[in-house]
Amino acid sequence: MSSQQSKDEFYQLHAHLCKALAHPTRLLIIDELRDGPRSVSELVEQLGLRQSNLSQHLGILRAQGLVVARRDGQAVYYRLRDARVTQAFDLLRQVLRSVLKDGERLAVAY
Amino acid sequence: MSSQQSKDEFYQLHAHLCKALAHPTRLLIIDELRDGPRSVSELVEQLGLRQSNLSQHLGILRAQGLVVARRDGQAVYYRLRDARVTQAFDLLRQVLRSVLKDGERLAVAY
DNA sequence: GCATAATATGCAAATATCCGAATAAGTTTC
DNA sequence: GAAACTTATTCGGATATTTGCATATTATGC
Repeated sequence: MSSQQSKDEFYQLHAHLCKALAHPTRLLIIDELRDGPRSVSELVEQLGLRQSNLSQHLGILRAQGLVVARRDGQAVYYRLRDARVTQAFDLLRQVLRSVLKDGERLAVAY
Repeated sequence: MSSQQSKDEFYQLHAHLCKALAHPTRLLIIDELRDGPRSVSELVEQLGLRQSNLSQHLGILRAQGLVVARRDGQAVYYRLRDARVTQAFDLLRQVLRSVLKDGERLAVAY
């Protein structure tokens, strides 16, 4: 009974999680947060992004539970919520290197 | 010199890889292929999709090197290319369960 | 309270993605 | 080689994402 309905829903959520990872800027953010929490302004400086753009990307990561925000004074510090995210990140990076090595031409577009 | 240019490019490729995973149907396909290679028509039947739609999704997975196609007679069999993809898949699934358990309300939209 | 600093959000335009329908392309059988 | 079968591609419209700008929100210091 839990079957089709909630199964599809779970794939949907899983896809949303992947979607949150599917942007170069958000991958950069995650990579930056590996070394520890960062405030928004630190990230702005280190990544060289517009504040509003960064904030929107952080919002997406937050909405999917990938990062956690903690307010400290006027700064908001973000950290990774779950180490498994970076594990998955690294696995996919390995896959990517392997695919590139095999000389398969990846479509950069689409 | 290799630095910024190719570094950004790599994040771009990584994002493309994630994007290929960021759709419920494609996650379903990957999950189905865990149990071994499947022909397109088998997948059509098992997943209940339009043939053209499935073929498009398979094309995206193929373009990113996530699956490999092998022709056998008139059928084309697809298989997963790298076990690490399913490892990453499973890690993210664990993260998702953990996030859900923590009662954070995930935005289904966006 | 008011000015300042740090983050977040709303909006609109440009771009990308998704799907079904129609059609093309490759394989087998006769 | 024509018919049947399996898979891939093209096209157009609907939907979703990304971005910068302007503006709100929240916290601090005076």
